Amino acid sequence: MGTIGRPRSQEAHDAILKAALRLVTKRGFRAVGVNEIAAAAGVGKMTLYRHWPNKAALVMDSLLVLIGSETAFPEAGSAIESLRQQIDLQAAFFRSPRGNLIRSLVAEAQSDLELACAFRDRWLNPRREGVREILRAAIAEGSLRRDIDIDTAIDLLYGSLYYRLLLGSDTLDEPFVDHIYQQFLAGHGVLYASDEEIRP
Amino acid sequence: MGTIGRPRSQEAHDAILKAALRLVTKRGFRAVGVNEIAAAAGVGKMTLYRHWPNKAALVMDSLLVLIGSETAFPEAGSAIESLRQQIDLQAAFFRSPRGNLIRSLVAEAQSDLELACAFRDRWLNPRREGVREILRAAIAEGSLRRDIDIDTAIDLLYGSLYYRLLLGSDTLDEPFVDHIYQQFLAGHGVLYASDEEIRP
DNA sequence: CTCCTAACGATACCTTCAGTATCGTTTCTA
DNA sequence: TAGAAACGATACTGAAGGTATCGTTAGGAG
Repeated sequence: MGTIGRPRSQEAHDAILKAALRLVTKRGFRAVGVNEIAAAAGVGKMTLYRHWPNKAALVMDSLLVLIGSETAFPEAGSAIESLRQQIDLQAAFFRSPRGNLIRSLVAEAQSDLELACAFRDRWLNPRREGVREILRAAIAEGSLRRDIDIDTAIDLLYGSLYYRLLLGSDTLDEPFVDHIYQQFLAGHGVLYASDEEIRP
Repeated sequence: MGTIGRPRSQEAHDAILKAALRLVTKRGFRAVGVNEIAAAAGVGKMTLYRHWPNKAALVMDSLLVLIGSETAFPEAGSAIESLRQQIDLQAAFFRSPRGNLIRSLVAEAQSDLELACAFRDRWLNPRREGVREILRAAIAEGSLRRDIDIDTAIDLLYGSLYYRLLLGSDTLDEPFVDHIYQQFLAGHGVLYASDEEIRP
């Protein structure tokens, strides 16, 4: 007893995702209407709403499906070097047009609890978990102090990146990334900080 | 040659500001309608639009006029101690119901260029200027390195606070604030860091 | 091969909400 | 005291997210 009736069109599904990603990335979540997305995908509006419950879920999905792998974690000689490259990657990602998509979703999530949960569970936390592993490896290889609070450390690392993405007039350029990294090492690296006074 | 016609009602002006602040703080920018604000203020909707060009400008004004002074800079024995207290104050402000107002405005600013400029020019930058002065004083008193980039340092300090306000599942509690402060001192304080390697 | 069912595109519609237009009334100033 | 502008009230406009419904189409089950 398989499925009954006409199967859903994968072509329509993909076309909607691609149109949503392209339009929202270029012009922002609020500036793009669902009619426009459906039209750009060459699809009826009802088809869109058969595949996703609302606009926010669609755009969230377009982020995950189409560019979820763009922030893959680099392999480097050492864990601490992987961390450095990961920060660079994240900054480059925010500088790219994809940054507008993240800005849009974070903004929308402030008044959409469901989207907020989805963004945290499906985007933020998986990437934080990747960073956690890098940090654990960096601790294991002796590059970082053993007593750091990993989640708080991640907040420090990525907080300033998101701050500049959402509120900054300045750019997320290389000197800034370098400053973040050096500052992080100063506080958490074994070569820079003493073993007391960070966590009294 | 003074003004002609009936003067504007200061009572109406204040009542609208207070109603907007109260409602948006409690339920968020998007969840509160202009009609509701006007009704709560005991005022016609047109009066509201005679005093402000749009909803965003009104709410931005309510932030500045009614709670613009709540983040006043503390006086402490030393500049570095003032800095510490200022971070505490900012975190407490974000934890309070006022935090919802900031979240709403930052979110709305992502799709409203005019609001984004107003928020930067009238809220963010004045407060950053206050922090700049504290940092300069801390440098002068010998608590911080002389070669730090003050604006980048501010981004690091406040970035993680805004990150937890907008995206965090965790709270902006005292241990987190302490961590931020200690981490900042580790990177920028003269007692913690050596004089090279931060800015190669 | 044929039928049944659900998806399809199209389109009209509903609801909500920010912002506008208008009206008779009120309040201050010249 | 007369005029000009703000006032409260209310009807309206336009845009946008989401729904309802139409006839049509594709494909699996029998």
